[in-house]
Amino acid sequence: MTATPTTPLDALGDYSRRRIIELLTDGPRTVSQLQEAFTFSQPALSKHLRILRNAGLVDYDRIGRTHQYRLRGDILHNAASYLLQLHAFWNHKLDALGSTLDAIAAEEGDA
Amino acid sequence: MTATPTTPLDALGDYSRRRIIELLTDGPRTVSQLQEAFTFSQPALSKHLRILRNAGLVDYDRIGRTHQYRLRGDILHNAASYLLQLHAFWNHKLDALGSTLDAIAAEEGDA
DNA sequence: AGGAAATATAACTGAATAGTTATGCATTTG
DNA sequence: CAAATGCATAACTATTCAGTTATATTTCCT
Repeated sequence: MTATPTTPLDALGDYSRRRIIELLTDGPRTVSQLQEAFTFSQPALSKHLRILRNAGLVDYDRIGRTHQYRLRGDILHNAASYLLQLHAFWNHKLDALGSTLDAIAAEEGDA
Repeated sequence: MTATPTTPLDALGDYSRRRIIELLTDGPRTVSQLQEAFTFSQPALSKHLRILRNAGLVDYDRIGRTHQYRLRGDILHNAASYLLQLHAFWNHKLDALGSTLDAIAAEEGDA
């Protein structure tokens, strides 16, 4: 229980899965269509797709006997936003550091 | 050999390493300081730091006998940008799809 | 100089995981 | 309806990897 769920960034920590996501940015694709881009087996692809599904990054529509996968843009955006926030926060602290150093320099100039 | 090098997103695919990055957004920290936030051993932390270094996400300055780690904001930003680009590209294709559907609807309206 | 502190590396272990082949299950088609 | 197609799951294997303990290295302190 409470096994930490697969997060988008966990899922994106694999090159093959990032490639799948890249392919899906070009629009929905069936499993067979995705398969053409890879050398590994179809079950291997299905496993990657399941992981991406569990992370919320993709979803699919059944169309006849095919499964057409599509990107969940909101979830991808969330992952990007998380990293951007980290960067922004870091940047902000850098600014603060700069101000502090400036203040120190000013004080030293005073003295 | 050409063993695929560790990319930032590979390195970020681990919760503990994301936590390390989060801590470093607050400013540089020595290994001992980082250690306080974790329950695992010091060598485990050193291994995570090495992976983050190999990915280019962090670097450190030797200060006496301590190593003060700091975030490499540009690399973190690169990772974020990659995901943002994926999202943007997907979004663009969605727009195109929307236009196509609009065009089809317009044609059907004509007929 | 000798001991303690801070960190890295080495060697090992267990668990997670990416791959495999075999099989099951719908759905379409002849 | 029988065969074939598209995909998922099961069961297994090999490798990766995150953790461990033990040790080495450098620097600081007395």
